[in-house]
Amino acid sequence: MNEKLIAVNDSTIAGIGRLARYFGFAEVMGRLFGTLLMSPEPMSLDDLAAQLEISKGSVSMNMRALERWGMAKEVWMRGDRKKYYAAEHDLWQVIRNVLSSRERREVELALQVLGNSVEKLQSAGDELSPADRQLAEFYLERIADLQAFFTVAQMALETVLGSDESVDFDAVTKIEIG
Amino acid sequence: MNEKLIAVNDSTIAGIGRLARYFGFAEVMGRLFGTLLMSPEPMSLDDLAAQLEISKGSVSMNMRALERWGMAKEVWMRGDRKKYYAAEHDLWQVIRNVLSSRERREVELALQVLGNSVEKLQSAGDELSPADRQLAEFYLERIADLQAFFTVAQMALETVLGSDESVDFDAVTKIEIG
DNA sequence: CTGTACGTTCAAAATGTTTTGAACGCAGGG
DNA sequence: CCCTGCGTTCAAAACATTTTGAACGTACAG
Repeated sequence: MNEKLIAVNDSTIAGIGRLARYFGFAEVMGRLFGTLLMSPEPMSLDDLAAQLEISKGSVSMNMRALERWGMAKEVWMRGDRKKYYAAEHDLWQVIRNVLSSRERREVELALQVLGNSVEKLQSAGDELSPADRQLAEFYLERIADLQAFFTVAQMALETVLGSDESVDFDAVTKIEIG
Repeated sequence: MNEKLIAVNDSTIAGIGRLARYFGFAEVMGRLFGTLLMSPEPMSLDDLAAQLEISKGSVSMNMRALERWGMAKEVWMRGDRKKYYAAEHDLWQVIRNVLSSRERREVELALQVLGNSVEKLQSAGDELSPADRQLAEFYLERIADLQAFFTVAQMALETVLGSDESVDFDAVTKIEIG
C-alpha cells in the first residue's frame, strides 16, 4: 500500500483515538473505531489485533463495548466463522447514541440530586440557627444556578436527540439564561 | 453547622467533582471548585486542604490549574499573607473559558490534520496503483464526513463563545448536516 | 468423537495517574 | 539577620487503569 495512504490512515486513527479519550472513552476503543471507519471492508478480531498490534483479548472486550455504544456493528460473512465488525459510519448517529445513553443519564442524575438538595434545605428551615439559615439561603442561590445550567444542557441534549438524520438547531432557539 | 446543610454541601461538592472528571479534569479540581462555589467566603489553601482532607501540595497545584482555567480567582485579603481563592460563580463564564481555551484548540487541530490528509491524498493521485486510487477515494469520503462533523462543532462553539452574559442559541439556527 | 479455529474471560503484570510530604524558597516581622 | 509562616516543587509512594496471555468454552469440520 502507498506510503501516503498509510500516513493518512495512521493519523486519522490516531486522531480518533485522541478524540475518544477526550470524550471519556478508552483510547484503544477510539483506535478500533477509527480503524474500522477507515476500512472499506469489515474486519475480524484478528485483523484488528494485527493492525493495531494489541492483544486479541483487548480487541474482544473493546469491540463489545463499541457495539454496546452503537459505534460498531457485527457483520455476518457467510462461510466464515470469524466475527466481523464494521464501524457505524454515520457520525451523527454515533453522537446520538452516546448522548442518549450516557450524557442524558448524567444530566438527569445531576438534576435529581440538586432537587433533593433543595427539598432538604427547605425542610430544614425551622431547625436552623440564624447563621445556618443565612447559609441555607446562600446554598439555595448557588444550587439554583446549577439547576439553570443543567436545565439548559438538558434542553440542548433533547433537541439534538429529537432530530433525525440531521442535527437541527432550530428548536433550541431562544433558550435564555438568567 | 446543621447536619442537613453539611449533607447538601457534601453532595454538591461530590457532584461537581464527578462532573469535572466527566469533563476531563482531575476530580480533586472539581471538588476544590465545588468547595469554593459553596463557600460564602474566600478560602485559603489551608482551609481547602483541611475541608477536603488532602495535602497542601495538591491544593496548591490544583488551585493554580483552576486559576489558569479561569474557574477560580485569587482574592486579596488585607492584613493576611495567605492566599485566598474564590470560585468564578458565573457558570457560563466558566464554560466559555473552558470552551475557548481547550475545545476550540482541539477542534482546530482536528480540522487542520484532516485538511493535511486531504492534501496528501490529492497529491498522491498520480503515483497510485488503481487499487490504491480506489482506497484514496474511500478515504476522502470518510475524511469529508469527519470534516463536516468538526465544522459543525466549530460553528456551535464559536456561537456559544460569541455570546456574552447569556448563551444565545439564535445564531446557531439552521445548521444543516448532509 | 477428536482436533482445530475461533471468541471470551480474568488474574497478573505493565503502565499511567494522583497524592503525598519533605525540602526548599521567599517575604515579612522582630 | 535570623525566625516563622506561608506557597511551591517534585521524587517517591499509593493507587487506578489498561493490557496481556494462558486457560477455558464452544461450534464446527472431518
